[in-house]
Amino acid sequence: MFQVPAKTQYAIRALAHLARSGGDSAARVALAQNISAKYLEGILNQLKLAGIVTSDRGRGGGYRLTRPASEIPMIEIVAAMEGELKPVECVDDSSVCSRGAFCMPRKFWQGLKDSVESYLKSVNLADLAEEPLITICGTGKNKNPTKTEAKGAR
Amino acid sequence: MFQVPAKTQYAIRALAHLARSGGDSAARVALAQNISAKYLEGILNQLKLAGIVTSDRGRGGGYRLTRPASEIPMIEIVAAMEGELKPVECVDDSSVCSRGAFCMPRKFWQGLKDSVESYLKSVNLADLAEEPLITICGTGKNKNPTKTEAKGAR
DNA sequence: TAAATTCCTATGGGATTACTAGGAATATGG
DNA sequence: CCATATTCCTAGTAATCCCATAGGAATTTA
Repeated sequence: MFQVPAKTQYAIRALAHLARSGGDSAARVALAQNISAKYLEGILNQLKLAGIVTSDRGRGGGYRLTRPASEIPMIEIVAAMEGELKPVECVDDSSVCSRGAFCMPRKFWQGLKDSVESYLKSVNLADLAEEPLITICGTGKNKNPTKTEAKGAR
Repeated sequence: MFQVPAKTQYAIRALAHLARSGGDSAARVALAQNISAKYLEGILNQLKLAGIVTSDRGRGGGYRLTRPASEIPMIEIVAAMEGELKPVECVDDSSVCSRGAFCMPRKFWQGLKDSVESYLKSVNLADLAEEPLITICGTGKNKNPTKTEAKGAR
């Protein structure tokens, strides 16, 4: 339960990799982190739209963080991939149903949300990307990712 | 993100209803809580297998809690519907990948799990079913549930 | 100018979700 | 004793989401 989508896990591993490498191409990140290269392209693009990474096109280009990793709270990453934190429809909006502010289930879910939110705000990308890691582990859904060759080095 | 399945929301509302009514048939719970009657049958059955409710078949039968609501932590209900709390595969099992105990992402997800778990253990069904509620609110996915007639009273 | 790269759109298979349908088994009240 | 209320069981299904894959256009540089 409360399974985190592979997409979000990939995003986090990719960003941790970028934090450590200082910037890299999608293909090389994918190779290093064992993620489908084409799929990762879309993820990085989404992270760019969210203002977490920036990119350079063309030969020698790639992605890099817009800020130091220590200034990127995990909640921002998760929100970029999955949108607002909302376990049930009526969280943060007591007008959804007639019980409104007095609804106990709503308070319960609100408490869950607050709990998760506070944790995700308390951790940042630098905490995750710190030594002595080289390869960032984690399992997604893909067992046999496309072996796109990542040629050349920067 | 972290959307809670309608099924789990239904289960909680149904149990809160049972806590307040002292026991009722699936059809009447469904009517009172605006949940599809047939769908709710399956949910209550699942809760029975988990030892949270018990049932009497036949005329005059229905479902009731096996224990006082105050002795049913919310985590037990959620676990009954969705299984173990496991945001990622490697949580609680560092042997899943080679990084094992030193994997930072794993520690991160472990922290998230602990945070959610601790909250769900801190709230029980009685907290949720308390006054002054009559109808328990909450929205699921069904907009037009089957209007199964719940005839008769106990 | 060829190669490396991001960027864009479309498609598809598999799994899950939220039911719906039908009826068998069982107990009770009248 | 039997009609009725109830749980219990199994199967199907439409819609949605997830995790990619595929192909190529646009862009930049060595």
